[in-house]
Amino acid sequence: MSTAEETAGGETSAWGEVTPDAARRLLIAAVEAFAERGYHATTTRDIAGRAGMSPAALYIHYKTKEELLHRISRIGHEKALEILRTAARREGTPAERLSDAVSSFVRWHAGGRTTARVVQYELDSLGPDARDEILALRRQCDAEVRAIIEDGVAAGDFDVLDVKGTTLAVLSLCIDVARWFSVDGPWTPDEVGALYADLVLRMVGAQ
Amino acid sequence: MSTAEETAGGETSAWGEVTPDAARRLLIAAVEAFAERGYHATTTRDIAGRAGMSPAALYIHYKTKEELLHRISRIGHEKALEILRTAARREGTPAERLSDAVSSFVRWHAGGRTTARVVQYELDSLGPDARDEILALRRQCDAEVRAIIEDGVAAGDFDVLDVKGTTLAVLSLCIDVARWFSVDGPWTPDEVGALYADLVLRMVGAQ
DNA sequence: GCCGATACTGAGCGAGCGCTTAGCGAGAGC
DNA sequence: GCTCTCGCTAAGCGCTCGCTCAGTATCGGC
Repeated sequence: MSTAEETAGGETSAWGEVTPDAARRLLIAAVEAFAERGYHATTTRDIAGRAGMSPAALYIHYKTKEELLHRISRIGHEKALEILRTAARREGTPAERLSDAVSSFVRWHAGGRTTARVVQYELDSLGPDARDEILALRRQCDAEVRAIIEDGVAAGDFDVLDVKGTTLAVLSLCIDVARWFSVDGPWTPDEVGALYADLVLRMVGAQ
Repeated sequence: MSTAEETAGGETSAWGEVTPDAARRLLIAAVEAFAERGYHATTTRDIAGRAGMSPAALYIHYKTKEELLHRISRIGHEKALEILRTAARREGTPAERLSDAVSSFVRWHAGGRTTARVVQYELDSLGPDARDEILALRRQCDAEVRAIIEDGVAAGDFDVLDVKGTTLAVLSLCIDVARWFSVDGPWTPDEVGALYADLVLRMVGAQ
């Protein structure tokens, strides 16, 4: 893990698409602050302070505090969708693809817990338009997982009573990792990913 | 469902232990507001307004806004623990007891989603002392579920790789229901409870 | 060496926050 | 019928919030 990629949470997240440098530092500071205290309990003074700048500097790069959350949410959801899409569309049996999807999705939520917490739990703090945009990305995440499960059922590999409900439960299980995972806990992100992949294969009756 | 037990969320929760009547009305108003907007985004004026009182009335019955959250959290966690304890200590096979625990715990999170959201997601807004008290109740919830799973493993009914991790995953799955469940969605709390009980029995290898 | 553009700071505005206080009105006790 | 108690309100205090704006340091172009 390179120093440039580390945040205070100790996680890898390049945020390479955010430029210039000052805008990226502010965004990373916002992710950390939102994850620790929540959007509404975080002040713009705190964000600017963490980035080593004055409160007014924030408004050079972002129109409002909400724009910061919106940018974080969109980039985070796009990354989450990319992870699921990559696993869903690779070669392999439905069980292999589902296992891959769950373990990599869980690794992202555990390893990038700071970002994931903001992405998954601060959605309600966005205004209606930004919220709708993010919800569309969520539906795409759901569709990717459901497609794998439907493939497994069609192939006779999975035994599922309720495809829609099981899809939701699988995603729900993965997402909640961001709530409870701690680097001080007994597991590494890889270990949780492997455990959860096993549990999910059991849930769909693949074992 | 009696009118007296309904909140704006349409859920049953008596809050009968909270007296006098004005204190209970304020507490129910706070639950609704915290669930909708989060603790930090909720104002004391909003809580008092929902209860049909002036802002100052809140301070007759509660010392601070945080005391309201603390009371809600403690009562909610005690109720959650009672549900798990009842299921864990009834007669029956480990599979029956686990199924009972999950379905009733999930029904509580779905049906009482307004309360459950506050109880499960606003913990970080409490001060250190109140937080520690609530965390102790959470560990008791974890212990009840782990005991059932350990019983099942000892009896040879369950096939579990990691008891601690599986316990966490089961609770995590149930708790996240409070995040996504909506009364406008396609399922009733009973249906989600039944689906989740089935999924959890698969997770522990009981089917 | 001067100019304009750019990135930033110091100071502070209006608003809304959690919470306090003085006082009001209704009912119980006698 | 007077008084005391108690639940509540109207008004507002001190503070911090998101955000603004005039001014400054720095740097490339010429």
